Amino acid sequence: MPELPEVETTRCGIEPYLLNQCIRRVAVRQPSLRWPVPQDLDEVFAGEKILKVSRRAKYLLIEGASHTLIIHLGMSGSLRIVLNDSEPQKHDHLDIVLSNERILRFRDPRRFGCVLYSENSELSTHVLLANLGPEPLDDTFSADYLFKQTRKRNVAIKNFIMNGNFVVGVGNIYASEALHMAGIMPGKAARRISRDGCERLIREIKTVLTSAIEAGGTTLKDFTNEDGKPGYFSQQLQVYGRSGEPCYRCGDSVRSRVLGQRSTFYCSGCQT
DNA sequence: CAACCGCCCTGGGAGC
DNA sequence: TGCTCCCAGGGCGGTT
Repeated sequence: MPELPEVETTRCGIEPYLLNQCIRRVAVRQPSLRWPVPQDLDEVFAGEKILKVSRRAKYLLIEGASHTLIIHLGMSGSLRIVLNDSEPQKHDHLDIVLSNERILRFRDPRRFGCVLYSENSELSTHVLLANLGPEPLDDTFSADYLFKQTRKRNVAIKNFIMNGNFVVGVGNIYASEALHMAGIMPGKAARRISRDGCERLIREIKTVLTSAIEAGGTTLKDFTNEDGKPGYFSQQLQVYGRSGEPCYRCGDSVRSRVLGQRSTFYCSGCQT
């Protein structure tokens, strides 16, 4: 499932094929995604030149002169660059046909993703983007910020760091991983995290995301593979999905519980 | 306002 | 082997 590192890696992978290309047309085969694909997508984007490929949270932003495409990969989405005569497969829902004989192809079996757009002038106030918290790798996402924001919050710290209003891009996998590395129990009330705990958690969130992005840069380099899987890199996961197996650090059995309707993994030997 | 829960969807693994 | 069942996930929107 694409988390922030995969989205960032995707952005880097597709950017060279998109920049300064014109969009010839947009072909929608399956408009029923997380939200309906706008019917006028082709009308709006045909002829638009791509000036920038950026990311905000887990949204990919493909920016033209007047409009910006907003793409979210959901949990099973992927983007790849294919030659313009390649046949779409079952879950290839949308094509952005480029002027360089290539297609940016959106695939998403579970259709939790979305493809929307905004006028450039309204992008920052778009309903999906307006209320997002800081990027996790920004300096504004600091121990100071986390400490202040959590003081009156009774919610479990894991749920807190997964709440996009406070910080974006920390998904279920990396939330468990970062909390394990920081030695903090996922169910601990956010307000109970010490100043020192905030320091550690901030550091580990940044570390786990950064190293995953770096890993993605080396293992997820082929975005022009037509039939292969998107090839999301396998993580060196410490606790996620390892229920019952020994903790690499202390040897205790990794445990799991449901928190905020999400499976959560932790080690009670090294997390308090 | 904070917290919580339902919902959208389908591939794939588990269980029978 | 083949069927059915149920889980996984992000994030919005409604309810408590």
